[in-house]
Amino acid sequence: MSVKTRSKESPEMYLKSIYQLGETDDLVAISALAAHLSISPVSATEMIHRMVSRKLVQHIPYKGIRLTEKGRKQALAVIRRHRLWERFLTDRLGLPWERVHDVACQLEHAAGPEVTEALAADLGYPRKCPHGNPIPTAEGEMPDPEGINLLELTPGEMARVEVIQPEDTEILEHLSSRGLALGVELQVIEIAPFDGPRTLSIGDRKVVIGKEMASCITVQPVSI
Amino acid sequence: MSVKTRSKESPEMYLKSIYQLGETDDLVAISALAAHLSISPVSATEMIHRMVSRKLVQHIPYKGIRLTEKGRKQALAVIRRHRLWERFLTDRLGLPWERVHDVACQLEHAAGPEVTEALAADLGYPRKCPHGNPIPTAEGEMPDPEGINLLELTPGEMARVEVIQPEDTEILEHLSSRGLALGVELQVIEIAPFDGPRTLSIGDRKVVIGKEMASCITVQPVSI
DNA sequence: CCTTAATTTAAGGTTTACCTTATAATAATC
DNA sequence: GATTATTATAAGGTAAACCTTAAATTAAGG
Ligand SMILES: [Mn+2]
Ligand SMILES: [Mn+2]
Ligand SMILES: [Mn+2]
Ligand SMILES: [Mn+2]
Repeated sequence: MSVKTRSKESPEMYLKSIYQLGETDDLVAISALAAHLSISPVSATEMIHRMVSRKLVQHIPYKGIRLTEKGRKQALAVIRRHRLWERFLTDRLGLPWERVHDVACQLEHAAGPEVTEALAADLGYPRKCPHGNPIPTAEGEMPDPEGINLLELTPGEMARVEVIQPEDTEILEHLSSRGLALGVELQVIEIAPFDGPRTLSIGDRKVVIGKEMASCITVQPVSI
Repeated sequence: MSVKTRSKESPEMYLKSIYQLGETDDLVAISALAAHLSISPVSATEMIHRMVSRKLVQHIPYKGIRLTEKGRKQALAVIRRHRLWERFLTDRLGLPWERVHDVACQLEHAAGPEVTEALAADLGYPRKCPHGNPIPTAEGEMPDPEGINLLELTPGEMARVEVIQPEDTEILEHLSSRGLALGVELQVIEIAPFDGPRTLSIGDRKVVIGKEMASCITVQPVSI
């Protein structure tokens, strides 16, 4: 048998976080990483040292960290597994898209390339996760995301929902309960003064969502 | 996010081992458990203490251990998940039955009841794993295994393969390469003197397998 | 009943991944 | 250039799972 549990889970979660934070800024502050992972900066620094010695990240003291090519490849592999499992959970098992993230966050650490690619094949090589995020290719390429933030729309404009971002069950269920989901077409009816809550028209329904919630949604404008 | 990795993996592997060893003997010796898990008896004892405090096992010093009702339920849940994931890997992803065990041994620790039951439903509530072992029910019942060991057959008898037991890739690939698989019909042609190797007829092929390998196979006799 | 073998406990170690509370070093700003 | 805020390191701790070696305890057989 053999138990010998030295789980790859934590380092893989660090890789994912660093990748995601690195999409906006080239160098990621360890404090930002620590906040993102809800751990203390000291603990994060400790782990970064371990990951530096494994050549997964590069650390420029007082500046920040950045994934090495090896780290980037591994991060993308984890993200690929995560999003493929999400698709599996929604497409094959019929679980709600608002709730698959946490399970996928466990499964993503459990299977190697053989299983991952068999899964991808079975799912028909999907290109996006159930929240609209692109699935990295087996070769380690991350497709460019498309669309603009809902906040950028002006009253009267119509758009289709492309991505619903922070994959937090609470937020997703809130949005889902208001009729927001991938592919839904909406129109901005009104923006309250001082960049306030948006009133949207979805189907025959009018919903009001705050600025915070609106910023979670990426859309593709459509002509009227 | 939150990493906070306190994986349930090790305790769950202990539960599975204790359950399996407990099928033959009521009380399981910690030394037997340690050997089964390839860990030292001292480490096993330590873990048993933790599991006793969690009311998963009962320990009768110098006699052995036994699962509590709570422990038995959890063990069966893990075994159910394991065997369902095995079915998924073979039936849905087309992976060879000789090689799905190790992956399932990772996946079994990753998903809760919601996913497990959705998976069971998707697979059509299978009753056996790809190696012929019964899948415990969601209610925590273990179906009785059927069949007799291949060693008990006498020359001339015909039988159908029902279970192939120690789920070790090496062994399974060895047997598979010799044409042995679930559902295969065979006839015992000859047993070498002193309870030696068996010569079997499988289809139009004659194969010789040692006593050790033969003992891995459970069969259902069929009339000629 | 006594010796032997199995079992348990004690003691001390390791690694990973977390924690807190300092203190030191550097970067950025006034 | 001195002050302030951020970042890093040092020091000491915890908990889970593993390890080894050695001593104590108990069960079982002769
Ligand atoms: Mn994860
Ligand atoms: Mn997603
Ligand atoms: Mn396992
Ligand atoms: Mn099996």
